[in-house]
Amino acid sequence: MNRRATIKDIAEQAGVSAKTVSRVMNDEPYVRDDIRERVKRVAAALDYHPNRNAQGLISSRTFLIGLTYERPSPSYVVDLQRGALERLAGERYRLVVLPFADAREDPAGLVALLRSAMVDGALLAPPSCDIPEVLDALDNSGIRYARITPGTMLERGSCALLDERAAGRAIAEHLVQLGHRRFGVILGHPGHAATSARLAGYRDAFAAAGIAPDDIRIERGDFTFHSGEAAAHRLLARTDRPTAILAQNDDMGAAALSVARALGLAVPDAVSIAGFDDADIARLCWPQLTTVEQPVAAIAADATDRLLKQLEGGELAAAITHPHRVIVRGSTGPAA
Amino acid sequence: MNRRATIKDIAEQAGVSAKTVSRVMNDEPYVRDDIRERVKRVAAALDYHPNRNAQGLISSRTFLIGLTYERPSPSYVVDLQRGALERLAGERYRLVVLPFADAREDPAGLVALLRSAMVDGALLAPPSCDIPEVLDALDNSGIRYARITPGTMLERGSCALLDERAAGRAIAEHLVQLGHRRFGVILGHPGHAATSARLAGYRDAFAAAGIAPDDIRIERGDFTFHSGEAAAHRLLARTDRPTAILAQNDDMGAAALSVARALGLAVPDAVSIAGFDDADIARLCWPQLTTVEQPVAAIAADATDRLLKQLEGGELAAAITHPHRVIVRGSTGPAA
DNA sequence: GTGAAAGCGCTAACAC
DNA sequence: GTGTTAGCGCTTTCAC
Repeated sequence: MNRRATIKDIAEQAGVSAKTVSRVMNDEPYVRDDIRERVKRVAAALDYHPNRNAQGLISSRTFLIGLTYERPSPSYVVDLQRGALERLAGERYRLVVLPFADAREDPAGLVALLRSAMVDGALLAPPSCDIPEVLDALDNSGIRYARITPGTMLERGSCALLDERAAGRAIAEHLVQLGHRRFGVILGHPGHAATSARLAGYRDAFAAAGIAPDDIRIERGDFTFHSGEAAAHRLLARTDRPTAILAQNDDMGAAALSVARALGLAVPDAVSIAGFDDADIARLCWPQLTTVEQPVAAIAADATDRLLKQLEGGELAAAITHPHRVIVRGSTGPAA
Repeated sequence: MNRRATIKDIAEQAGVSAKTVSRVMNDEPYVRDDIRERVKRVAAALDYHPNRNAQGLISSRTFLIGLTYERPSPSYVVDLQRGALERLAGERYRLVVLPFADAREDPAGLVALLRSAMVDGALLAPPSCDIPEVLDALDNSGIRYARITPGTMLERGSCALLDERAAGRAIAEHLVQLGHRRFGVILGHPGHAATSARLAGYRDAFAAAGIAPDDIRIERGDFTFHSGEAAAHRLLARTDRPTAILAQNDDMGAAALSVARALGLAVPDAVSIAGFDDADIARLCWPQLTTVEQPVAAIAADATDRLLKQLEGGELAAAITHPHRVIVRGSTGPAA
């Protein structure tokens, strides 16, 4: 096992000074092209990788970015990571994963986790991106952060946004246009800002269509399949059951699908069901789930980009609202 | 936000040398108790935290562990991460995620990624854990590693094992016992050792039951839902179609389920379908999928434990073979 | 027991 | 354009 090459090794072999090697490695100007080439060749031959401890010691940085989230669905987590890693490719920052059980209950614990992980910056997914104590502590500790689809305090930090309310309105309008007038809603986890925003969007669509509040049954869920099953049971086991169900994510939508099947209700003939997120499961269940696509990986990449800009000393860029898209599949159809 | 205190600050305030502070911080002997106390008090007052970059620069360690894998299903990735993080809780090591596109095609690229990330150790999931060039390069570079369910070269490195062949045999035996005699097999990605091991297990069961090779149709897949759909079509669209299908993971099993439904074949009355892995989707599809459970998180935790032991200078422990378990659900039934 | 000096690998500041 | 010097925060070596 041979020790890693250092700039000194390269300098010797290339017949230049260490500083020149450093210049080449950091793409700084003021190096002759032929020397630049030679140094690069030697570095490649020696399989040189810069020592981030040494770089960090000078700049007092760790080149570590932490991604925090609370056990949401696997495909959401993987999309988040994929987007962040895409943006990080070729950068010297590495992604540390830091799932956390319940940031709302223990905001200090989350910040302590980030501090002990010694990250330069954090990517905050919902719901921790909406917890003021977390943002306050981060501001104080000098850990930069970018917020992924926050629902509140949009002026704080740098945010990659989604118009959850408009997305909720869009999917509800799809069902209204199919002639539905009696709705069931399965809410997401109450701690997530998206839960109330999506509901507000549904209500926008209902109000515009003149649908009475009495014709809207709202059941609580928490984004899990299991909670969706229970909620769907409460909605579908009644005689005046809704003709359409709006579930706030696809896991719960798929759960509603399976409850309908168990109750002998044909989908979409007897009841239409729509989800949210366009997770893998939306395409894997049957009938496939009508849903709203959120470009999660692109959003994570955008947030990562914002974080990098801050870490490199740039200004906070104005937030971007990423587009959503209703995807109509087999689980929704005309009202009976 | 004022800069972090260093041992020099503490040394000055405590009226000792930097080295003495260092001794106290590392619980080294040869420091008078009263000085030790004084230094500790000053350190606490200054909210001192050692600079990991400086420590790492000397010890050439980073306290970073890299987890490598190739875009398998999200639930597998999340289980891997969960297991690794469970073992890492309370340790000073952090988990860096390093997905890699195709380690078999570019083994050097994977090792370069690990080196540039400066991890102390790597957790290698399939298929990279079975690529000799990767292991060779890691051995040379001084990056420790633990292998997650390898299928070959089991004597190399430290391994968390699974008996894929026995698991394959077990699920196939379940179908044989239900009276099935004509089988379809949907293989996983050809680059994964599990693909051939599971197939060998199926064949063990078939041979023991005296089933002729002509009654076994084998189709290639690559672990994706899409590949499973295509393979299931080829199996089920023929007149002498199998009465049972063995898919090498649950995504492809779910795909076979949806193809059967599209073709008007009742499951399990017309055709039985079994998956592999017990991923989330096995419980979310309908009928729920009979499958083989692999304790992925526990395996990842075991591999992490092995890696930590190596990093702390311990010996390689003997490999453990983790148990599998056939889970019978609604997708398999007696042969017609 | 304790401290001074050297150096880990790299880069900022400055000289040439 | 290029090299020299100094130093980031810490630990190792060795003198006292």
